[in-house]
Amino acid sequence: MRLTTKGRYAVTAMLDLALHHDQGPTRLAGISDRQGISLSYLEQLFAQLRRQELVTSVRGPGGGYHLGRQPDTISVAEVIAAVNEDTDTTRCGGAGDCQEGEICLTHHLWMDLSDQVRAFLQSISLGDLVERQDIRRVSMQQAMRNKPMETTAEQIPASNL
Amino acid sequence: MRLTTKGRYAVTAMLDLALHHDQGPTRLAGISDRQGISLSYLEQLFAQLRRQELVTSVRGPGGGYHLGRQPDTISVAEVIAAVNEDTDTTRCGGAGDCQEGEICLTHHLWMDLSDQVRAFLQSISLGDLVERQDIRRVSMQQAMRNKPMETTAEQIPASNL
DNA sequence: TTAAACCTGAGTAATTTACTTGGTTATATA
DNA sequence: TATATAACCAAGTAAATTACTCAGGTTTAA
Repeated sequence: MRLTTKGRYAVTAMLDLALHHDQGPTRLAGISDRQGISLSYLEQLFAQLRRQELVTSVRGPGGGYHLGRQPDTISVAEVIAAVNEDTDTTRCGGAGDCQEGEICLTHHLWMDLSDQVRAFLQSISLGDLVERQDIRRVSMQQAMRNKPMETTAEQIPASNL
Repeated sequence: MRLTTKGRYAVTAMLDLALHHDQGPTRLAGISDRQGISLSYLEQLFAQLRRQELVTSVRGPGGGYHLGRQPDTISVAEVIAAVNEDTDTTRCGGAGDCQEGEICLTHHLWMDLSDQVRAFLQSISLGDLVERQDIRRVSMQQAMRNKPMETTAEQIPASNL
């Protein structure tokens, strides 16, 4: 479990999706505007998220992304794992550097520590984050910054955003 | 709180130090041999650890490094923080990208999450790790791999574990 | 006095991150 | 059917980070 800004980008984007979960598909362009992440970078991240079935996509006009499951069943750990794809920088990936029977202080210790961090992050869902007051407040301010009126996918088409 | 292999190197090295805590100063060359980390890289890591007073050094022949404090008062979080030196890759370090009053969903969320991870890692000390059976066993095997006889600074030389 | 250790700084290859450019494919609406 | 819109895809790239190497120091104890 690596914790870097890449994972933060993914969690932020997924949180944006969760905040608009009851509305229609969410466009990457919208996430890009609201969260300040480049569109093409988002596309790359969402390719990975889609592979892990954390999101589903709708192509064409009015399309975008949906969460693959309910917000409270998607953990922060899953999202981070989806984009980090464990490059396993251990120097003993099974039977590497260490002599004799795969002995390696480093490996076991770190796997164990990061497993515990993972367990912790697994206990936090996107649903939990959406409930938080501070996040709701920031999300509302973000909505204000754009056009005061928002549109959904179903019936209102005149989206001149 | 970033979790990468760099931090793992630092924790591993500090753990090696903790395992030899009752013996004399521990040489970096010894850590390099046992843990498979390049000597010069260790020197760089230890320069940072020393700056944070997590270790003290003894120069000259027979010299090496000591833990700066007792093993059970040094947390894993401290060690990682010492070498990662928070490069703050946030795009709104105070009042950056976000419009109006420093609003930023990303920043607050991530700081909060990583604070909780930090709190978790802060609850684990080097002393805790040293107590673990699996780590003691690996450490003993590492000692076997080198010369069967080790020497310490003070008096007890014949500790072939 | 000399060797063992720490210390410093510069350089560097490999990797990752964060992004750009330039497309294609699918689909809703006019 | 044309067109706009959005997801999808691939390749390249600049900047940063990681994990080193190298080449010299300085300090201190045997």
